[in-house]
Amino acid sequence: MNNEEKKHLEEIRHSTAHLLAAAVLRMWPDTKLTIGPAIESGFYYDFDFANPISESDLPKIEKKMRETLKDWEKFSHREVTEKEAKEFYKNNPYKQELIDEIVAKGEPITFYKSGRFEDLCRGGHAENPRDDIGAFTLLSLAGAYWRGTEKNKMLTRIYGTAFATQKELDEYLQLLEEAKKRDHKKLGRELELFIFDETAPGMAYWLPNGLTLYNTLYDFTRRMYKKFGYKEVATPMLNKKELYETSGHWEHYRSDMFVSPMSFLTGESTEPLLGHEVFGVKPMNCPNAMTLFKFKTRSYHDLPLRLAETSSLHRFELSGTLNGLFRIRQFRQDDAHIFIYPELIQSEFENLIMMIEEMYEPFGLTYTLRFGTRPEKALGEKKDWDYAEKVLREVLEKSGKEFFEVAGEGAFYGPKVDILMRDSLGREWQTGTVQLDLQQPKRFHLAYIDREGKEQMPFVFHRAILGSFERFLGILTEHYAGKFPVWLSPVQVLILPIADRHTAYAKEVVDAMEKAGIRIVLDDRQSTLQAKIREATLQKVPFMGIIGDKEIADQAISIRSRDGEDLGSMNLSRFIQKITEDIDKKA
RNA sequence: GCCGAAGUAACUCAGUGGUAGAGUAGCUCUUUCGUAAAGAGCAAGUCGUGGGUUCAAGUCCCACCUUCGGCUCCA
Repeated sequence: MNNEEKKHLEEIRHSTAHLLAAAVLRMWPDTKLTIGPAIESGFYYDFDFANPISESDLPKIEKKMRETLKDWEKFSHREVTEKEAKEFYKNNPYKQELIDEIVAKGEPITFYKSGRFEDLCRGGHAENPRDDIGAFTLLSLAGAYWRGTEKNKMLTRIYGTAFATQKELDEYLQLLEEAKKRDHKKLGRELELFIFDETAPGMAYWLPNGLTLYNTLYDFTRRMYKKFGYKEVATPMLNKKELYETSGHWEHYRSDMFVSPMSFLTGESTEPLLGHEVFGVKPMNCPNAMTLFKFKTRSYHDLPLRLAETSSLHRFELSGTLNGLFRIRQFRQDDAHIFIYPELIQSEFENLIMMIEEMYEPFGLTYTLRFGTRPEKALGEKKDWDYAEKVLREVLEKSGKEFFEVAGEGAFYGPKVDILMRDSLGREWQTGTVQLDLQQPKRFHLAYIDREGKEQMPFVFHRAILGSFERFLGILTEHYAGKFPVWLSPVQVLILPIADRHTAYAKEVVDAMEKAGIRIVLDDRQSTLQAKIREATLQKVPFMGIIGDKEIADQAISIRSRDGEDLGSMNLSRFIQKITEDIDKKA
């Protein structure tokens, strides 16, 4: 789609949002209108309804929209004064607020009208809505805070989408259906990777297949640790609150933590009791990493010191934000802390960019980098920030990687670079992150001895490349639609003997392949070959090895892929060689 | 947390006030089979939990739990 078409589509959608508002107003005249923009996949409009509506009202609204559209030949607009505008919206505090903002910015106030419906608007509509809006539909109902702030009133948001033609709309809806089939929560159950249960909201139970995936990914990161000079450590999960007071988490992050006074045992109170120790389950590894750094006197010879840690972390995420493996309360990260002196920022960050490249390459995933700089509430000296930001920006630019900079989106302790990825529905999730911390070392009084024998404070890179294994596996599951490449597949080969007399040889094959380190399973249940093939295909096992009279006579196996491809008869050692090569090159 | 939707057998779902159902999976038996579903039978549910209304509740009402879609792409 070129820019011209993109603009036209946006105009169609923006116009349809107006149409939605017009229909709603005709059905419920005392509804207060707020805003209704075009968005990437359609449009929405936020309303303050006098009486709540429900999803079952959407078809009725849609019908009213179609009726209304008949009178919408074109859009006209006029500029009005602040007074006129405020008079027009005299009972609508939301529009009043918007008008105030427009006035404050010194921009003209414009009203756009089509049919009998007029709305405060900046413009950008289809010229002939009746003809241009080819096809539209309402999709869902949701709550949304006015201006996205929890303290404000919750409005009712109606989502919809529109296209120039019915065909495009149908295609889009088809795409949504397809995306649902890739949903990692659905595949997670079907492929027996993981489940969720009421006993532990927001925490996954990993099943054998899923844990195999998890551990395979972990093994992969461990090989990378080795290659890039990391040492792996493990630190306590439950720490006294004093640790978090030092790190600042007790003040800034406590509401996101699982905290346990002794009432952990009695269940009597969630407030700390006098005379009892108070503990918090760690939401991140940093405070423990800082503690670990201090266990002995460090020299500049020790830096960069790269300590990796994969312990379980717990964060008390708001219940409404939980989402399968994407937002979860218990997870592990390929986390590490790298202790450096300032001169090492550049080389270490270059190192990290290389590591990101190397770790994402095998998956063929596309990601974007977001560079967040000094936020308003930042701790520390501006000159340290400026220096750190400059070095990071230069490395990013030199790397040739695409990135976008968001001013003020850094962590409060330092600038950061996040890796963003999309799920099958196009929603964006952060996976990896690299954060340069200029503050924690200070809070923990970290020091190393420099060349002159003087104590100096180190800087720290906090970083996770894949991010949480949970979220990354969710992304991978949707990316591959469950058809994991051989090296990741929980079961790489399924051996299918045709009749009972073939199982003895089948077992020999399984033994030999197991010795070669291949994840292989024998399906010797009493069932037809067709049924076994069907099941293995649905389980998305990469290779099926069929064994019957012919194979025994030839001392071979017949290989069929999960895509139904017949790879012919192969002798055992050749097949082992082929699959080992696949695994090695991460196919 | 807030708004909306959903929760019925292990899974996917039907069931709008009057005896809890289907398909798949499971178990038993029969079948020993050549590239996406062999056949028969059996078993399986405090209808998310707790209250309430009613002669009678999966179904109506209230509270809670869990899950899903949303909660600044900004006139």
